[in-house]
Amino acid sequence: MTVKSRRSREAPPPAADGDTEQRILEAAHRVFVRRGTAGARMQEIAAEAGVNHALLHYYFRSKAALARAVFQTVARRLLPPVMAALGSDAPIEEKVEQVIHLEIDHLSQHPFLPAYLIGELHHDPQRARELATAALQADPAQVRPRVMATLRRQIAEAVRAGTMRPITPEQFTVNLLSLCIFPFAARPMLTTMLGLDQKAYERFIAQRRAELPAFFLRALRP
Amino acid sequence: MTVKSRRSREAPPPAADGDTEQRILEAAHRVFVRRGTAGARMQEIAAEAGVNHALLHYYFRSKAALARAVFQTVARRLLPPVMAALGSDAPIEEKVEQVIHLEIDHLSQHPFLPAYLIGELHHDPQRARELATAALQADPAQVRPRVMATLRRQIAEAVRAGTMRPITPEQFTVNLLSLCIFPFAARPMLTTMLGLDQKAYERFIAQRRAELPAFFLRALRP
DNA sequence: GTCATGTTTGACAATCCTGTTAAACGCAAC
DNA sequence: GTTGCGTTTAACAGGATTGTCAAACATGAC
Repeated sequence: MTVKSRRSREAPPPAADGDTEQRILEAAHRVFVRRGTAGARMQEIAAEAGVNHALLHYYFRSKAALARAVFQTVARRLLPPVMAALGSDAPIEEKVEQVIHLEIDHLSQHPFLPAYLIGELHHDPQRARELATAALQADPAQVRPRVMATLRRQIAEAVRAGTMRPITPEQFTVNLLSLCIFPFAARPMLTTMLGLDQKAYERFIAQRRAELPAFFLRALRP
Repeated sequence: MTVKSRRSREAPPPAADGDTEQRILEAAHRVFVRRGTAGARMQEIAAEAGVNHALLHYYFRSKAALARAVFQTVARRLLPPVMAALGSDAPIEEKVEQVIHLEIDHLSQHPFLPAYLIGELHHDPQRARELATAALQADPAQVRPRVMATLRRQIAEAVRAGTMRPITPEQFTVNLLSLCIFPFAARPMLTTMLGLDQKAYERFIAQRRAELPAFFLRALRP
């Protein structure tokens, strides 16, 4: 267990020999997402980063601080793109398709983040505050009203044009995100209940990506 | 800290002075759902049940065994009603409304179970097996095909009658459950992002309960 | 009353986990 | 080369956590 053997006995460092701090953060990301904050062990993170576990405390003060850093990374990766897409000025029919494709493509690359986020927020709802302030680059109370106002205006115009039924922007948003996110968050449940292996699950998601926009737009029709 | 003081210093036992084993199970239910299996502490469960923590090991062998018992209780409470409703012989238009109302009413009484389930299954996907065998009273491989076959037949008939677009029973089911369950699982996220206090959240859910059936049925129309 | 049996408890053992520290290491500046 | 400084490590301290056990306790049978 000499110093030299350290690198060789560990799995290949994820990001080559990049910054130790960055390697630790990436290892922490994997372990916290996999086990949850409560179930994660500093020792496991250290092993996965290929460093002594004292280093975790050298770069990050404590487990709680490291967990917070990971949580904010996840929040920043997950929320801003959707908020931007939802609040854009694209016509609402196009926006629906854009959000669905963006979200499903994004989650296909990070399939475990929704379940991680839901679990963390459930066990420690106070983190929702971090979520909001960190994820939206500004105040939560500034971004949200603008997005909702844009949606409300677009919906009202479509209703006046007779192409859409009235719906609050909140219900619109939650309906859209439910259909996109839930199949990832509940993946283990779905694969078991529907008897899907990994390949079948991926086909299932691909089918949703194709069908959801039309499905959703039909539901909005008058 | 005499024996006699035990009862008086604890919070009022939840189920009066029922079976100790039952009181432990109910306390464990609350603590495991609140903190997750990894975050729960046997001591906290014992305190909440008003008993010495050695009793938890007397009635249940270990923390893992107690966690399994709670998990199966939750699974049994959550899944069978939905499966029954989904697989019933009611006309599919009525079924949609029945499932939505059943699910939202049920989850309104147990709002934290979806996030608990999602978190547990995410961190330990092997539990999905327990979920299936425990929740559906029989094999998972027996109930599922029957429910899906019923739905497939009903959808095919509606398609033939020209009242519905084709959709696989799997997508049908996941769409329906996503819209019902996600708002509960992601409650802390939604309340923060949409700026809802508890009252507003309850109104939001009530509105969904009223609007979702028509929303969903419109999406199915040809 | 006392005996037997199933409960309950306090105390303890063993391990696990987080966080600290002093020393070793490596390397750049001089 | 040696000095200084940021990095890394091994070892340890302190406390939390799960699990065990022998003894005390209650309660009904006799």
